[in-house]
Parts: sequence; C-alpha cells; structure tokens
Amino acid sequence: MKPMTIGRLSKAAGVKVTTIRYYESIGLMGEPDRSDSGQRLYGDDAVQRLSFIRHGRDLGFPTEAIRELITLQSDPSEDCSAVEAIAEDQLQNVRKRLKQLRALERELKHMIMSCEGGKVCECRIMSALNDHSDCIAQTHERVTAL
Amino acid sequence: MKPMTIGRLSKAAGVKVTTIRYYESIGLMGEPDRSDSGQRLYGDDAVQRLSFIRHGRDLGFPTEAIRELITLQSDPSEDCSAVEAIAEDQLQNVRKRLKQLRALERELKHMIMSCEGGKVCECRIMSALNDHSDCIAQTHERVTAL
DNA sequence: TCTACAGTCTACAGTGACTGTAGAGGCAAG
DNA sequence: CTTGCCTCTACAGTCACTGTAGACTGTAGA
Repeated sequence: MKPMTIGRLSKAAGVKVTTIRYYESIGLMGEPDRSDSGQRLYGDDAVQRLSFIRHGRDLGFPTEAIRELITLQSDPSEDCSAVEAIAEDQLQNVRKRLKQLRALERELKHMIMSCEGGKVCECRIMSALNDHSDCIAQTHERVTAL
Repeated sequence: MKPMTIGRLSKAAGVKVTTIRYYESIGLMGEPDRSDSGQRLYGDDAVQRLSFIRHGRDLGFPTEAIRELITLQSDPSEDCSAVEAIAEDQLQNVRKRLKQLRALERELKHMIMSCEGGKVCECRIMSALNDHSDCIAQTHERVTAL
C-alpha cells in the first residue's frame, strides 16, 4: 500500500517512464501526488489504470477512444452500448487495414516473383513501380497507419 | 512539351501540391526550374518521377527506401539485387504487420461477441481491457504503423 | 481595363504517439 | 562520501505529411 515511484509503476505496468509522463501530459493519467522533493508517487490504482490504457493501445485504440472508455468506466451504471460502438469501430478499422495490407502483400509478392535478376534497367520491380496501371493504388486509398 | 505548373503536375500525378513541395524539401524531387515570377515549372519527366514515388508510397515503402530506389534507377546497368532486397524487406514488413493485425482482429471480435449488453460495470469489453491475462499484448510487441 | 477568383509562393505550426536528449537534482547502498 | 541509478523539466526529433497565414500571380469574364 505504500506509494511507488514512476520507475516502479513503469515496471509494474510494463510502460516506459517517459510514456507515463506523456500520458499524464495529455491527461490520460491524472496528476499524481508528489514527494517533498517533487517525485511522482503512485498508488496501486495507477497500475490498473495504466494497464487499461496499455491494453487499449495494444489493441490499436487511439488515445481519444481510450479517453472515452475511461470516462465511460467512471460511470459504471451506464449502458455499455457506447463501449461496444467504440470497439466495433476499432474492429472496422482493423479490417479495413487488413484488406489494404493483403492487397499490398499480393502486389509485392507478384513484383518480386516476376523479377529474374539482371540489370536494374530491366528489373521487373522497377518497371512495376514505374508503371502504375494494374495496381492497388488505383483505389487512391492511401495506406494509413492503424 | 511546354512546362507545367505545380498544380498541373499535381493533377497529372495525383499528388497534392503541398506534398510535391514537401517531396522537394526532403530531396525526393529535385528543384525544378522557375518562371520569372518564381513559380515552379515542371517537364513530363517530373510526372514520371512523382508517379514512381507515389506508387512506392502506396506500397508502403518508406521515403528512405524510395530514395534508394531512385538512386539505383539512375544507374541502370547495376545489378538489381539491391532493388530486390528492398522489396523483399518491405514484403517482410507487410507480413509482420498482417500477423499482428490478424491477432488484433481475433481479439476484438472475441471481445465484442462476448459482450451481451447491459451496464458498463459488467461489460465484457471493459473487463477484457482491464484484464490483461489472455491477450496478444503479452508478446509485448507494440502495434506499429507499416 | 477592372474585378473576381483560382493558383502559387514562403514559412511555420500541428498531427499521433511517442522517443531521445540535456542538464540538474534526489536517493540508497557500500 | 562516493558511486551509480533514478527522477525532474523542458524541449527537439520522429514520419509523412497537412493546415494555416499572408502575400503575390495569372487568367477569364464584364
């Protein structure tokens, strides 16, 4: 029950010290108590909170979504449909991204397979990059991060 | 054969004006001629170059890789194994990312399926986010952008 | 010729989610 | 007391752009 420093919290939750301070700066983690010398002091609830954030990030939720989830969590008698909507949204994002990446994989594989070595000037990879005709990019959907 | 302004080049290659200037600033596009009043003037080769860059980006190649490819392109008598290595590397990235995303999709799907509505306090999605025990994130592999 | 209005210019700030660095001070073990 | 790690703040850097402000240019119609 004794408070821990940021380093201990970092180990307990598996989140880097700098990242914890960053989460504080953007308001995902509240401002902790301080020791006389100004060091941050956390209780066990901070481990819980930080793990929640980390797991959300590991699942690709943007910090804004996590912020919303935390707000919802603070009002546990509410209906959970908002939570479901956020998760569903994230699932759609992941699926969209998967689709893009599968197309990329196909195209890259194709490019590499059709290259038979030799000089750069006759390299199929290069010509594929030059010739924009039969490719994914046609969709004009930029490949974005998750 | 008459030179075009940046706006025309933008339309011809499907790349935003600001992005073209950005590519110039990082040296992916060379510095073009200018009109008397200082406007950029491009020839048809610029469309070619820009399309090459765009297609590479669409395939997820980082700009540094594209820079290398352009250098290799300028020396067409070289062996193309370096080109192949860059493409192969990118394919590995894509595959790694696909693996992560498939795991994410599974976990999100599972979370959402197990939620049966009701209050936030008993929401399975929330408890899944709180309980870190049986998840992907165990791998401690951060989900990174492509 | 005048007037809109679209296009272009530079320079810089902002995005997301952190990471890295510098320079100073804190704390516990040997 | 010294060694060595920990923590502090504040700010710059990452990637690949996007957005904004404020000024200038070029062109088409009245």
